Amino acid sequence: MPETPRRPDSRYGNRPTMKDVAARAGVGLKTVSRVVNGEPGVTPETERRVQESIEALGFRRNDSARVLRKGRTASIGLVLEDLADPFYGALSRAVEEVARAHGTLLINGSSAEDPEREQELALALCARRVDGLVVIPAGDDHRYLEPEIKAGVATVFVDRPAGRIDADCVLSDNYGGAREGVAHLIARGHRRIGFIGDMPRIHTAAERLRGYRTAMQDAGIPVEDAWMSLGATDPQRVRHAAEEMLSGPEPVTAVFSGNNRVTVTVIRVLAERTRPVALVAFDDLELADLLQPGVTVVAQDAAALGRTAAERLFRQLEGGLATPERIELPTRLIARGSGELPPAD
Amino acid sequence: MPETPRRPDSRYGNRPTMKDVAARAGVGLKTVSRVVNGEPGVTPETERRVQESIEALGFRRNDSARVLRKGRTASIGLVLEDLADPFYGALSRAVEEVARAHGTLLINGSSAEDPEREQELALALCARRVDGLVVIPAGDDHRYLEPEIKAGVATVFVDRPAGRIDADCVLSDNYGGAREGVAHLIARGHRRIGFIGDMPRIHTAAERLRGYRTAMQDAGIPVEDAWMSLGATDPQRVRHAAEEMLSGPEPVTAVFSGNNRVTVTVIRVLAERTRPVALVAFDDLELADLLQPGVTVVAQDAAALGRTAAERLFRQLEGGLATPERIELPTRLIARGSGELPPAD
DNA sequence: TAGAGCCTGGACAACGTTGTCAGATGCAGG
DNA sequence: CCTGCATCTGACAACGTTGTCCAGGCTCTA
Repeated sequence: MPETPRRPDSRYGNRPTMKDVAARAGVGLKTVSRVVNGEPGVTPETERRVQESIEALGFRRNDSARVLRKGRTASIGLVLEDLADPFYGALSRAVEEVARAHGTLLINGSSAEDPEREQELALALCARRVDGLVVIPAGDDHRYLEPEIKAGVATVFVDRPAGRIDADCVLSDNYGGAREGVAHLIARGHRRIGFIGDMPRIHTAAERLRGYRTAMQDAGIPVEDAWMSLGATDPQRVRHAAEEMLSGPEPVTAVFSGNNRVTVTVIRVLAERTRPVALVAFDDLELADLLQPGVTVVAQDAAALGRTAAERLFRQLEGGLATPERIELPTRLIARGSGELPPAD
Repeated sequence: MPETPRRPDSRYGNRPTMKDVAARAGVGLKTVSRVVNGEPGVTPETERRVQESIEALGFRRNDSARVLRKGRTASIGLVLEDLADPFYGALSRAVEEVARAHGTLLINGSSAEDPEREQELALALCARRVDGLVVIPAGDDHRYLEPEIKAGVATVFVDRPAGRIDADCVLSDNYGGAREGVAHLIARGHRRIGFIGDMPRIHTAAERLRGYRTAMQDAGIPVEDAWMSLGATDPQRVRHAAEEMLSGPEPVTAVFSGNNRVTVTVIRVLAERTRPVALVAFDDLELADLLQPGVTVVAQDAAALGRTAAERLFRQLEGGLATPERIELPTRLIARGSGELPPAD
């Protein structure tokens, strides 16, 4: 009994393969591969025929197969919190540029600040065999990445450190920046200074809070609980917190805002008040200099964070790195007016 | 003479494969595949053994091989201009959410407004066999995508239409929005109205300019060349253009700004002047309502653009679409003060 | 206890590419 | 004309996965 011919499985809308190109050009499969990859050892005449055949068929090399064979994908992954946030947008773009310079594609995904989604994304990227991974952690336990790292996936954490594993990370000096910003307010004579930040389980938020506390302590000012708000950064909660600490018999005369999302809400609340309240904000904002008064900020350099992390990643891939390191980038205080207002008791 | 054993080619840092997992669990290869993919037909006991083996070895399925076999990558590509621009960040995020709902990964790349780079990126994504492509065009000739589309890559253009090919596209009503914005100024009594926009080779810029011209014409106001600036959107050029049209014996009393990059510079220039000048800007800005005066804008909905495009893409993939369509989303005029200033001659 | 039918598990080919290696061809020198 | 060498070319296996198909063991019924 003759073999029944197998029906081919579904293919990518029936795209031509090297085999098809070879058949049309009347050459061997490997010769096409050589032409496509610019390898030497092909007569100009043969090459011409192959090129013509490629054009005619609209052939495009299937990188999945290539990857399978070669073991390198020439792609890296970036897990961040939310691409719609300009801070992460700038960071992502910086990583992309470094990747591009290394002939590498960047795949990024948003975790939406959800640890589970972070893990899901990171592992999906590993399953696609990205060569490396830049992670802006949402969760605080990254042991799930251990097998991947051991298997050779270069990994760098940015903005927040890795949890429970030893890995490269690139951070801003959150503690130092916040401390400097609060000290700036104290130097202008403020004593009752509010702090509105994100949930302290987030490393950056915790560090900034620590900077606030230290600055206050350095100045010998006991901090009252009513001055601090630590929680989600949705407008409603922030608004409520701000209004709370601005009212009562002993309201704060200045506010330190823990991140850009908090800041936009705080600015709105302050704009509704008549009594001037000083403000220093962590993270810079577009147009911050054009508000009345201009917003004094502790700026971090998102692009530098991304660039540094990506460069470190490629150094890992080139095999030139010994032990994980923690790199901290400085922040910069930019005085624009809001942070220089005197206390108005 | 005995066969010399082949040395294995380089592999991904020697990751375990299904074969390894099968060997350790004492089962067949296909059984592991079944467990990994949750296919039926495996005894609980066998499944347990396999799971244990997977854990122990730190196995992760190789999606490249899977893709090769299955023909679908469960990923789509997004070619945009610059992720660091909040407008595109929001758009990208919206596309990502739709993709995620379809179990699909999003790969995005920045063209930096360079047509060649756009093409390079789009084709690189096709080589990775993305199932679909969302493109925010930088160039104006997309015939290079024809073979891909014919081969089954679903394609949707956003923000700007495709050039020289027939394809789905999702746009904002740039013409109508600009026209409405300029008419808004005319209704407040302005006649000398400046327009500062991007290079007219960019579709959105051309359409907005057309809206400006139409609104002026509708009001019977002849437009003078000195009122229009069409070119790159770097701060220096924009600043120069703005200062130019604000000085001289017959300066403009209002400015229509063609996009968000232009707007930030125009605001700066206006803030330096004492004579109030009205402003309506295309694209919304964070904090635009907190400036003095608040900035009146013609807002487009980046998220809606992205969402609509992505949904259309998946409809294409499900095969439910007949002919390419051009979808236009409305813009929204938001009056905040700057656009309601009367002319100050 | 035999036969039918179901369930589980495994052997094998195929996806499209690249690395290896050996065969074919051409040319110069003896 | 043959040999040796360099240059081109193609056959073949392998990458890790999944689809197909069949074998073997089990239960159930007559």
